[in-house]
Amino acid sequence: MLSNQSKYAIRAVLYLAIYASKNNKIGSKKVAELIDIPAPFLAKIFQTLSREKIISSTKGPNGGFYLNENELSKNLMDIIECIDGLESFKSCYVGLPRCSDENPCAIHHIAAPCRNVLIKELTERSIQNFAQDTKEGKSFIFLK
Amino acid sequence: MLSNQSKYAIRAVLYLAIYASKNNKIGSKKVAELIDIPAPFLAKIFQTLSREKIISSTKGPNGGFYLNENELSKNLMDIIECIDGLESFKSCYVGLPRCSDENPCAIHHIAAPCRNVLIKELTERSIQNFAQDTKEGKSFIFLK
DNA sequence: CTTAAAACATGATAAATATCATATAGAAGA
DNA sequence: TCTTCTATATGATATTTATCATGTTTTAAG
Repeated sequence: MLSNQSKYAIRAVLYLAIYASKNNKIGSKKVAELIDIPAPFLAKIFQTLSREKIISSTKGPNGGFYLNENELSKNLMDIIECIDGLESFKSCYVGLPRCSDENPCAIHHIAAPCRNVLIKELTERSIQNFAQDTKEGKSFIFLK
Repeated sequence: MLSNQSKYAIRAVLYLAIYASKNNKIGSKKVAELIDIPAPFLAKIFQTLSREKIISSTKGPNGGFYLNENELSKNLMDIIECIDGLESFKSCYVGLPRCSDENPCAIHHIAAPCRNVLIKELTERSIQNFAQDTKEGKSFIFLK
């Protein structure tokens, strides 16, 4: 459902949301190391997110990535949409083209409600909100 | 979450459950054509399922695939497990290794319940059960 | 017993995804 | 202004997944 890119993106952005700020920018290499994902891959992901204004960046010494107030108020679906697009997230579980409430696949009435809950939560809660949970130790974006 | 193989497998097996029987075996090419998926790919998938006794097969003239009584009583998770293995289905949504109730990723408490519902339904209801829905026009495994 | 129709097994190719490497551009500090 | 640091852009490689092709085996029918 989610590509590795999106998965990495979510964890990395949450990391920024927690630890980075305008006066404490963090480089992609450091984030990659800390959450244990391939560094050059994350660099590319950050570039995509930066282009779409999901995260902020500045070049040069003490440069790096962070989230401004506006970006902190965005949500995780924005990240997914930016990286994978919505289509892949919403596409049918068993690959039926044009699967919908009217033309449901065999597991549509089971899977669709699940996904709708997921989409709702990922859309309504802000990045900051998720980051807060992690800050409070309620969830993790890396282990150890 | 599900590979194309599993997606195709589910739809193809449901097709067999509905239209094939011991005295009306259907070849993989025909099934592939009818549900509109690549024929050689389905042939391989059927071989895997056959090896694991999820479906039955006989060679030779009038040979083909079908499901016996026992196989009809299996469930869709058996198919997924046979093709993808359970791991990929149960693995963390954001790629956190060893994500669990104790070490939850940032969206674990949202995603896990959804997935559990899905697993429950896919495990408790039989293939025959799902096939019945399709037979009654409540769901589809191919369009038009 | 022969033939043909299918599954079965194996491996080759292609496409998509993930990963890595290099060169360029821009910003901050000396 | 110059140097250095870090993002940016682009392209190359590798890995995985999906797709295709070939030959072999089994079974039923004639």
